[in-house]
Amino acid sequence: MQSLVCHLDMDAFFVSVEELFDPSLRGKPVVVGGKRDQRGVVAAASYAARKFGVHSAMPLRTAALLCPQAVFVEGHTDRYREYSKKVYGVLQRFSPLVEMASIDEAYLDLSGTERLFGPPLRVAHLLHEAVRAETSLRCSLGLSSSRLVAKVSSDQAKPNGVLYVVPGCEAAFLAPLAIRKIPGVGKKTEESLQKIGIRYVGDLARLDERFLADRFGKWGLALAGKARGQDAGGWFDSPIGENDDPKSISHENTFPDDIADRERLETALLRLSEMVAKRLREHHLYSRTIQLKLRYEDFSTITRASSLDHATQLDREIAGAIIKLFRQAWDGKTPIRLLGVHAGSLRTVEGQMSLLDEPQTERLRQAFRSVDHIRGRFGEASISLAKTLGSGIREKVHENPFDLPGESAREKGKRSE
DNA sequence: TCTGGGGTCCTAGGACCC
DNA sequence: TCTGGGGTCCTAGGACCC
Repeated sequence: MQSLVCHLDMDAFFVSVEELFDPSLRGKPVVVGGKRDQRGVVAAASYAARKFGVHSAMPLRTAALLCPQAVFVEGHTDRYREYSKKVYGVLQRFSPLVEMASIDEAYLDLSGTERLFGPPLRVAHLLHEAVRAETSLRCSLGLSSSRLVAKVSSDQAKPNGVLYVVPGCEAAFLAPLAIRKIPGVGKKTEESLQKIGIRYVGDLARLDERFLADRFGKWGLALAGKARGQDAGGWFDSPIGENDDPKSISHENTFPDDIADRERLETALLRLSEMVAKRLREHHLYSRTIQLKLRYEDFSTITRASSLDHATQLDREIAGAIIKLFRQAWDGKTPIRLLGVHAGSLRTVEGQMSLLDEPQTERLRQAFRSVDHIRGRFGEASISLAKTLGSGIREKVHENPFDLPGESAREKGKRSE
């Protein structure tokens, strides 16, 4: 069956939601992200503001210089989340395989829905209309055989458009586009590609794969696939609709002014630790690696991590690790611009073994790997050798417990055979 | 122009283990 | 019997996305 992927991207999402709540903003240059003289960047700009050169990720103060008449709003994250959920609700009626890739974009697997909704362009228009009717918001849709091409085509369809790239035409569709249009190609990759004369996706597609692999490693190989419209490697390769748990949870804060006061800094770290712990508990997750982030007045940034002997979701333990890292990392003088607390190596309540077992599970795995290794080297005739080693492992169970809790003696015996 | 906050994935070296 | 090669974890940093 021909696969059909749809990528939906809301048009000027934050700005459009703001306009729903305050219609007087319509048509005006609007900047969402903060006050005009604040430290911070533009989260979203209305089309009227974009005409002045304002775009997202631009410092707010720059935006204010380019477009002094713009209305600056701080934004309402709760409202954006609410509307994001509404959109998700609409999409679920079109396919069970929906994945929100961020607050304002989603992927749908529409493969095999033709009998239900008709040909690709018809589904797309039904979807587009349903989103508009139920949220009063506009979006753009891209459809294609791969996630990558669907995403690029929704971008080409903006604003308020629909674009279907017919199977077989993926590479031809991408060829005339600037390499920067490929998701994952940012400033740095663009620069290094331009150095070797690559400007358009077509240039990239013509290059030899081995050349790209040599020059850019694993990323180069993925790049070669992308240039041809394939979901080659990395995130794009995973199936749509696998709603997995977050891999990390973090909070950070840039101060209005740089701070060199230890007490104020440590208070801020305690607050951030509490926020992280709260979110861990909400997700029923435990973290084993706690990371501190420091950004100095000159914008240079360091991170310092520490792995605990067990996973936690407690404020006290996270804060303890963070304060320790902070006291080791900070000289007590250099003013600090930003502090961050990051929790990684997450695991679920259910998946978590009792605290002390995890590393030993890994050791057990290693022990059996080495048995397999010896077998591989000396052949199955070495079974007696393996047996000797196996009993050795069982002996070690007592001094340096290799065994798993709750594992029956029978299973243990079976494992060491 | 003076650079947010929340994420993901990748790389690379050293430690450790078998 | 000796030696080595390889896997995984940890940490730090960086590119990228919205």
